[in-house]
Parts: sequence; C-alpha cells; structure tokens
Amino acid sequence: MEIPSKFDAKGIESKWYAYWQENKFFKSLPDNREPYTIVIPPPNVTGILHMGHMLNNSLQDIIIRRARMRGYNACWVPGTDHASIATEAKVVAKLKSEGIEKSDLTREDFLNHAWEWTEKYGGVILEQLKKLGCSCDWDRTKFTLDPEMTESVLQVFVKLHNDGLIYRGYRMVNWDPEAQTTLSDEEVIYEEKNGNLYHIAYQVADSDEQVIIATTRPETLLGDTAVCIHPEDERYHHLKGKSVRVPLTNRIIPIIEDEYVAMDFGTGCLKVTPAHDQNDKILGEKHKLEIIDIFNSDASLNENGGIYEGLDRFKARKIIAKDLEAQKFLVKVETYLHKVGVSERTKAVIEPRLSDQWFLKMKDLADPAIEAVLETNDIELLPEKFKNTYRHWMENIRDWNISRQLWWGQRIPAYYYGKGNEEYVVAVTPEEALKLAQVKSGNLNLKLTDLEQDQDVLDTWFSSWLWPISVFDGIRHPENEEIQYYYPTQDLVTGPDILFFWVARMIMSGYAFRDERPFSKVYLTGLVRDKKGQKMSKQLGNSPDALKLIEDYGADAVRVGLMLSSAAGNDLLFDEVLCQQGKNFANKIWNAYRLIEGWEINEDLKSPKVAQEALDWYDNHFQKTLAWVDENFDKYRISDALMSIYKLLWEDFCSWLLELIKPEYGQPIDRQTYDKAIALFENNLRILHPFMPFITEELWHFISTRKSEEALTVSSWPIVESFDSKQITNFEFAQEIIGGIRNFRKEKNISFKEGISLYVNTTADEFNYEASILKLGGVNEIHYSSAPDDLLGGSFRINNLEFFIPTNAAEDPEAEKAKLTEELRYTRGFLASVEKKLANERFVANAPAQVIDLERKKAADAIEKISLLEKSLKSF
RNA sequence: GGGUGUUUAGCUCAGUUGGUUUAGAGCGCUACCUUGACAGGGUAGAGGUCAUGGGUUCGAAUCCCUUAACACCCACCA
Repeated sequence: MEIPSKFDAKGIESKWYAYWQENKFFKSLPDNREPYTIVIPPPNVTGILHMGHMLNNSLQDIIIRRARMRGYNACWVPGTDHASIATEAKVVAKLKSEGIEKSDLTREDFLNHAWEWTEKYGGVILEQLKKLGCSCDWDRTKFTLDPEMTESVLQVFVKLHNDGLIYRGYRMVNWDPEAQTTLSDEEVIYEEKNGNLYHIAYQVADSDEQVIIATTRPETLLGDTAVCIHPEDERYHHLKGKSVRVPLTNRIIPIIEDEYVAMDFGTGCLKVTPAHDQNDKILGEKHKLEIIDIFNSDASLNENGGIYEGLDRFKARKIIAKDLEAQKFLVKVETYLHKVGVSERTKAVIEPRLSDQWFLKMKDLADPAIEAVLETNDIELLPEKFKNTYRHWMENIRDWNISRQLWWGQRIPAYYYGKGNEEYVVAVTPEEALKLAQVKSGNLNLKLTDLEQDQDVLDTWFSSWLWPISVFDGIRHPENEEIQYYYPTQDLVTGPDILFFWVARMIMSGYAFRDERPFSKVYLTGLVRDKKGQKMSKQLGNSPDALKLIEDYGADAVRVGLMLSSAAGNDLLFDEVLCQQGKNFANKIWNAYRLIEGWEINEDLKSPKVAQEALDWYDNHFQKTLAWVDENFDKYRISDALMSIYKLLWEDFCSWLLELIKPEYGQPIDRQTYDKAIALFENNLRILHPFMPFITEELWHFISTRKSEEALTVSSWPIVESFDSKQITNFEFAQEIIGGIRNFRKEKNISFKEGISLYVNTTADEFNYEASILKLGGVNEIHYSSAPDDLLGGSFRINNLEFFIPTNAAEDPEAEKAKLTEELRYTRGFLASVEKKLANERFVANAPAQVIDLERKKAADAIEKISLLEKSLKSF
C-alpha cells in the first residue's frame, strides 16, 4: 500500500475509531484476567467539551490504553451527570425565552421539558470524547438519573435514614434566591467585594441616648430582635437590661449580653437578626429571641418588611439607607471590603435562610475515609500536597445538606401522612411507604393518596458519590459478578476543585457501602489556564473551542499538546503552539515511516557494519528509555513519560538511527537491516500509542496487512529487557565526537560533502562506533595517532582525547590560539575547584570513597587535558 | 485571620532521599544548510549570581530559619 506523502489526521481519525468500536476493543466483561478499572468523572449531561475535559480525559485514556496493552482487562466506564441545579437552570432559562415560567408548570410538565432537553443535548459531550479518541466501553454508559441509578440512590437514602444518619432539621442554610434552592456549603464561593458599613443609631428606650451599630446590611434591621453587647464592655455597662427601638419601626427589642461580640470591631455593639444570619441564629437560640423572617424565597421583602414589602433586597437596602439618613438615624457610611458568598452556579448573592432541610451526618462516615488516605495509604492522593487540604476538610466536616428545592433530580423518598413533624416515613417506593405509614400511624385505612411525597430532590452529589459502585450495580446487588470483579477501581482522574464535592464523598461512600476503597489512586490535575495564566472560562472568552482544536491540529496533536506540560497537580498554561508541536511530531513520525517504506530491499546484500552498530545501540537505548517510561508511568508522571518518548523518536530514532542505517541515495538496503528497523519502529509505535492512538494505529496497519485482532490498540506493551549501559555510554561518546566534527566543519566552513581525515591520540581498540563516526562525520579515514607536526589543520578535544583534522587552507593561527587559550583557562579553573576540594582535609576525611575517587579522576583528567592544550599551544 | 504550595535559561518545567566534570529538557531565539522522509526539516550555538538574606555541612538548587512576590484551600467576625 502506497503511503500518502502528507499525514491527514482528519481522514484517519473517524476511520480508526469506527474500526476499534466495530471490533469491540474497548468492551470489557469480567474474565480471568486482572481488571484495570477507571470510572469517568461524569460530565454534566448537557455540557460541552472544554479544555479541562480534554486534559482530564486524555490522561484517563492514556492510562487505560497502556493498561489494555499490558494485558489487563481494561474497563473505562463512561457516563454523564444530571447536574440538577445547572441543568434545571438551563431548562428554566430556555422556557423563559419561550415565555413560559417554571411556576406556571406542574412538576410533571416541567420534568417532561427537562427530559426533552436532556435527550436533545445529552450525550453530545460523549460524542466529543470519541473525537478525542477516548477508549471507553460505551456499552456501559450510565446516567445518574437512569432508573437503576436512581433506585440505588433511594436505597442508600433509606438505609442511611434507617441508620439514623439522615435527619430533617430546621436550619440556617445557604439560599440561592435566583435558583430558589439551598446550596451546600461547598457550592458557595466567597468573593471579596467592596461594600458599605453603615453606622446606624438605635434609640435607647425611655432615654435620650443612642447606641450606634455597624452593619453591612441595613435592610435586615427589619428582622432585628435584639441588640447584643459584650458583658465586659464598660462602654455599655449602663445599658444592661434596657431596650432599644428599631429605627424605622416601632418595635422595641432587648439589649442582651454575650461574649460572642467582638469589642474591637465596629462599635462593639451588634444587631441580632436570627432569621438571616448563622451566628445571630445561635445567639437567638441561646437567648430565646423571636425570629422574624423578612424575605420571600426570591429575596424580596415579605409582609414583615412593612412599607418595604415587595422590594428586592438590594433595592430595599438603598431605600432604607436613604430613609435612615432622612430620619437622622444614619451616623456614617464607610466603604468596607468584605467577603460575600455567591452561588457557584448562578452567581447570585447567597441569603442565609432558615428552613426545613434534610441533612446527612458526616462524622462517622468520615472516620474510615480519613484513615484510608492519611494513615493506611489505602488511597493515594497525587500530588501529595492535597493530603493536607483533605485532612483539614475531613477533620472539620459538617453535616451535608442533601435537599434541594428543585425538580430535576431524585425526589426525596420521604412520605408524609400527617402534618406533624415526625409524621412521615421513608421508603424506596410509595407502596412500601404506605405499609410503613400504616404501621407507624396505626391507621390501616391509609391509602396511597393520603401520602404526600417530599417536594425536594437530592443534591446531585448524593448520586455521584455512589458512582464507582452504582455503575456496576453494586448498591442494589452487592454480590453481583461485575461489582465483585471491577471494584475497587484503580485510578480516579479529576480536578482538585471537586476534591470535597465528589472525591472525598466517594471515599466515604466506598467504605460505607462496600467496606472497601473506591479507587487506589487519585490523580488530581491542575486547572487549564491560558498562556497569561488566567483561568479559562466562557466569561473571559479565552477558552479555545476544543473541537476546533481537534479539527485544526488532529486529536493526536491536541493530546500531545496537552500532555507536554501537565505535571500532576500543576496548572497547565495552555497555548496553541503546544498543539502545533504535537502536529509537527505527528508529521515527523509519519515521514520517518515514509523513509523506511521507500527503501528498496536487496535480499543478497549483507548488512553493513554501521547498520549493525546502530541497530544494536538503538535496541539497548530503547530498552533503557522504556524502563524510564514505565517508571514515570508508575509515578503518574505522564508528561515526563511522553517527553522521553518524544525525544527517543525524534532524536534517537530519526536523527541518529535512521541517518546511520540509511543507504546511499538510490541504493537498496539489505533485508536484515530493514526488518530490524521495522521491528524497532513497531516498538516505537507501541509505546507511543496511548498518547497518539490514531496515527500509530494508521502506521501499524501500513507496515503490514494485519487481521483485526492484531490491531495496535490491543497489541502488547513492550516488556523491559536487560540492556547494556556500557554500549549506550560508548555511543554517547561517539555522538560527542560527531558533534565535534560537525562543529569543526561549521567553524572552518567545510561542507559536509567534503570528506575529511581524522587524527586521534588513542588506539583503535578504545574507539567504539568507528563506522558511525565515519558515516555521520563524513570522515574518510581515522588515523590512530597524533597528527604530524607540519600538517596544516585544526583540533578539538573531547574529554582527554585530542582530535585533529587536516585542512587545505592554512588556519588563522590567532583564532586557533585564542580557542586553545580559552579552553585552557576554563580547564585550569575547573582543576582549581576540584583541587581545592581535595585539599580540604575534612572533605577527604568525611566524603564517601566513591565521591573522592570521582574528584580524583576529574583532577587527573583535567591535568591530562591541560598538558594536551599546553602542548598544542607551544606549536604557535 | 489560619493553612498549603510555588519561586531554577526569554517561556513552560525537570532536578529522584545533600556529592557524577563549576546546573538539565522542550519550546523560543541566533547563525549556517534550496541534503534526496520531513523547511511543519537539518546542523551547531548563545542564554541561569537556582526569588532574598542568613544558618547547618567537608560539600546546598536540594536541609533549617528570615523576608518578598504569586497561587490555591479553609474560616461566623457584624
């Protein structure tokens, strides 16, 4: 088959992906091989591929492809997440654009719209992963809202509830007024914002005196139910037991004392609004204060807002500030930099709000998860620095608010049969709930229609924390073959931003529901930033279109581009030039094969010495590199592994090996050299395949006609054999000599085509790779002796050998002399530093013998070189 | 406010338990090469007081402390 002169990535990618799929190479079923399992971090079902996904999934693909080639039963489970708040927000926005309000729809209607949306856009991202080359077992694709997945979630809820770990509580939660739902603490991001600190005067009841209170939120004074001072604050001693009048209202509220108040902040006097602040709520409980909730669910003021009812909170703040000023209650306003919590999804400012929510107790779940990561090393976090972050969060873990006031998600399986706080039951199905309710209430006449299911759904992460188990149906059927075989999985590759959201919770669920770790290694990638170091985001518009990159450069090139500088845990500064580098690399490999393929084979030729030398060296060098690559893989240093393969192919294989075995132009090659070169090239393709699956598969099939079972993707990863490092060192020396010759030619302007002679002051037996030096140095003959004194030419030195090359033209003696003088100066300086060390008695006494010997050898070599240089200089 | 991490060539980063020719790679840069697989190429070269100041040691980019800058995480200070 004729190989095209240009490598066309686009043309071959879909071809090979289809081929892999048709042959079910990515499909995995339990068998007697050892499993190697990765579950994908499920992207949002309606999401589209961005740079973070590309990085993350390229890594997973590289790891799983190598595992497959190493003979493991490799299983990469794909899927998507329903992402309740994000997806619901998108659906609400879409309906709004059509003039439909969510509040006008029934729950059922809304869910129909949501499913329609999901079916339309869902899975787009999975198709995009295929374009990237991801070798997932697509038959296993899961969605967190699949019926089996949902059932698993509900079973877990019921179990945890029955174990007393899930409870219902009237608590202060983070309320997102835009999405109209609560958020977990992790979903709130604190942003530094410039706000105002309003100093407001509260009139002391039955007195002319005022107390000044500083607040950032004047509108909440409508919900004030006390003013608090520190019991030891002498400024306010006389106010103990008195009351104040809330400005703008006629309410009289007590002055209470509590040590919670910081005397040195603001005025040392605090207004207490138990309905709208976590700490105020605690104070309120302690001092049995009234709770006045002043907000509607959209954060507009409710009937408790009096004349301000109906106003949005920010509008109300402005108007109230104005009114306070008009009525002389506003003493002063300072600008104040403080942190404001906003919703991760909607960016709306979070409102602390009291409401009934479901919580999961975390302490008991956390203990085994702490032990696994920090004590037994059952689970390894890479890079290790995340252990500290993990420890801190886990040791201070708080109960998890798992209810969301949304419709898109798993509805909480709690069924109310009465109005009382405890008049509910929890069960996976309504039928089971009914039975339980009949027993609990003692009313056997209860009917299904008497039950009312909780309106809330569960936090998305309450389904994804089961992911490694539920994708193998291990919740519903803990003994099934799949979960027994594939669980625990090997690696989890994800971003550190979801270490708490997801990773930590999966670890907890793993021990809770299977008594075993969910994975053994967590590879935390960095963020993808642009080359200026800014985080890539839609808002900034600095994120390249992932698919366009693949289109422009090819999937292999983009993968290489991403991997070239992405050490674990380090942010990746992405620049398109990296993809160009990847593309150039693909081109290089392509052309390397074109060169070999173009050689005509002559069966009668014997293989030349230079080819034997070179092939032998490369064989050894390949083994050495392979060992290094394996070592880097074991340490999850994927970019280092790639870089050594990159250099192996580009420099060692193309620039050295191929140049050495290349026959003269138009001449045929011998069979032995050709076959060996092909075999070595095949090994190159094997180790490159996980990184660049498409081009390597393409070339693999060009090399010979192969049956499907001989596809590269299911071939084998080479096994490290022993290698002769002496040979490698010897060749490196030959490379230096060749470099010296090339440098010499350049300095003296001697064309490569012009053959030269070489004199060297050593014996032939000490000289390895002679044939290679002859060929790549363009050397006609080597004389193993010093050059005759009267011969015109120039010299250079490698280690303590002196090389001399005769030239026709007389050399510029001054230049030659200057060069020698400079070399001499350097070598003397070097010798001096070594001798200084050796002269130090304590060094000789304390350093290991090896180190001292080495220093002595350095000194001896330097002395020898100095004498060479001095001798040469004398001839001027 | 607390914590963690980073700081090595123009850029992005290695530097493996302190000693391997007075620091390495890739990219970029410079010079030369219309070489027959590849100009998306070849050959060679320049470029670093290892952030700062101190300390430990025979010996420090590597260990300890100070300072500075940056990044991230956590936290209820109105």
